[in-house]
Amino acid sequence: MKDEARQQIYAAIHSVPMGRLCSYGKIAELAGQPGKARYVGRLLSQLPKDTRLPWFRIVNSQGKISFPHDSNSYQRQLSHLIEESSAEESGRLHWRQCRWPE
DNA sequence: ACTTTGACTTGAA
DNA sequence: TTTCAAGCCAAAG
Repeated sequence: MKDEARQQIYAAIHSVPMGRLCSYGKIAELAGQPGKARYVGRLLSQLPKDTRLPWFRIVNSQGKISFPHDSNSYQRQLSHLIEESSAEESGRLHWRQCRWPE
């Protein structure tokens, strides 16, 4: 049961198109686990370094990266998004234009 | 076994 | 606009 929920979450993340963004809460919802945004975040924090999952397309409900601005993780995610044109050079995310679904 | 801690969200103040 | 409390719940201490 718990494994199934996890798989659903992974599937939901895989479904986020390149160049678009989605929130933790929305992923949880798409995975059939409404209200479990934190669970999504926990799973992402446990992903292996070589994962194929587009974890960098997941941001918080405010369209911001959920990492301290001074952390490596923040920079790592931002550069991934910039490569996909999901962000501006200023580091500001195009949440409105990239949010997904619609 | 109990408390704290998060890659979170939402609504009310 | 920012702040707060409550809901969430597995993992870490």
